[in-house]
Amino acid sequence: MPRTADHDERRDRIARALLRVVARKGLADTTMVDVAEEAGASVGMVQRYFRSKKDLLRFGVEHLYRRGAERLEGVERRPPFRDLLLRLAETLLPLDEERRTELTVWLEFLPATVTDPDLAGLHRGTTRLLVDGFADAFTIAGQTGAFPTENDPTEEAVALVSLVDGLTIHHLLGSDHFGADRIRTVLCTHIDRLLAPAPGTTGA
Amino acid sequence: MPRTADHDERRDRIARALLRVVARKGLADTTMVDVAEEAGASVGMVQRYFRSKKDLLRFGVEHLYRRGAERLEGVERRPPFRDLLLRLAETLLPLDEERRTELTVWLEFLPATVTDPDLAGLHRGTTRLLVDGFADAFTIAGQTGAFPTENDPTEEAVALVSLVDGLTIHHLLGSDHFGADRIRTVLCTHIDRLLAPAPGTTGA
DNA sequence: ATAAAAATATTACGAGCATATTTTTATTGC
DNA sequence: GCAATAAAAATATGCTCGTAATATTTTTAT
Repeated sequence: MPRTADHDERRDRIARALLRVVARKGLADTTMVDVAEEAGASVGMVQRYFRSKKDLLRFGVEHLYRRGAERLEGVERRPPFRDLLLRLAETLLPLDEERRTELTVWLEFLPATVTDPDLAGLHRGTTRLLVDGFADAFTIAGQTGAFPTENDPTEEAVALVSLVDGLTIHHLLGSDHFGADRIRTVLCTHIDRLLAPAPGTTGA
Repeated sequence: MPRTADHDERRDRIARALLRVVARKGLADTTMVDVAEEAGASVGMVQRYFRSKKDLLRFGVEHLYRRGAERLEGVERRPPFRDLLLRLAETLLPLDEERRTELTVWLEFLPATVTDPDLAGLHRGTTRLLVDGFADAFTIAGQTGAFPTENDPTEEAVALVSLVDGLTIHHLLGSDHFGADRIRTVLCTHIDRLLAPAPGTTGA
């Protein structure tokens, strides 16, 4: 009988190698040979696990989103709501080397997401989950008074996600004014403002 | 003397053709032949005006940022400040076909901006101008009471630009919850909130 | 021990592309 | 009208990369 290998482990190893190469060289300059070398494997082996380059890329993106979801799930669900919200949102920012790498790769894949229907679906699904997740959290927080009822949960979720992603992109591109401290402060201010009751409203 | 051609006009024609092709097929699938065909020219002619593909791409990006700047300059400078700010910010959103095309191309170029130093410089310079422009506007508005003095002008500018770009990207990627109406509303809410004095502050 | 089958490695091919080179065409001064 | 020369088009070249085809190694059941 034939020999056996841990397929899932191999696929993951290759996917992680892909992400490292893309983070280093950019998606446009990433070749199958690069990925194979980075994974310490041959091109043939990469081909064995991924029928085509497109397959490999799709799996890589899935891996990426999975990692993001894991990180979000790992956040402590401890009140007060304001701090919890801040922890969740900060999780999405490139504030350490690992997230920086992953989000750089995410940025590399964004344009492909416009063209490729599979990637588009993946992106939309993930974004939807994220926005709905925040919106649900806002709705629940509204019942305990931690979120002003005059605000629309979905709108606020859209705003928060957009702000975070905008900050992320500019930070990654190295724009002036978008240093790590600054983007944290901006996020903080935004959250405090959206949780504060509107001026003309009584706090009770 | 030999025959002569309007070089600037030609360069612009080619650049515009490039942007149309990139918007349609994506940067990764855009070839010199594509651009030449779109411009109604031969590859040789494109080569005459742009020594290499990289040159062409850089010029295209410059063209892009120039168009954005022109649009901003074309905005009516009429008070009240809140409406002016809204008009300026909306100018950056992909709310019609032309801006949609241009911003799609901008998105296509974002990853290249990470790698290519020239493009990075261009991006940083433009972003800096934009953020400083908004910050200056906030500072001036602060003197007339239209902008709460307890807010930091630069921070607010960073937040506004990030929010706009985040909304733009998600809208272009066709995410649910990021329709045209929604992103306008979200922008509106953000502006109203940042211009409103903080709860614990007297309006005077 | 060995045969069979699976996993992995190597090599080869061909498409597509940017760019260099050559050829043709058009225009202007004399 | 005829060189002279710039502009544009056509063609040629060489390289990179994805993929397919082939070869080699490794494992295990008999």
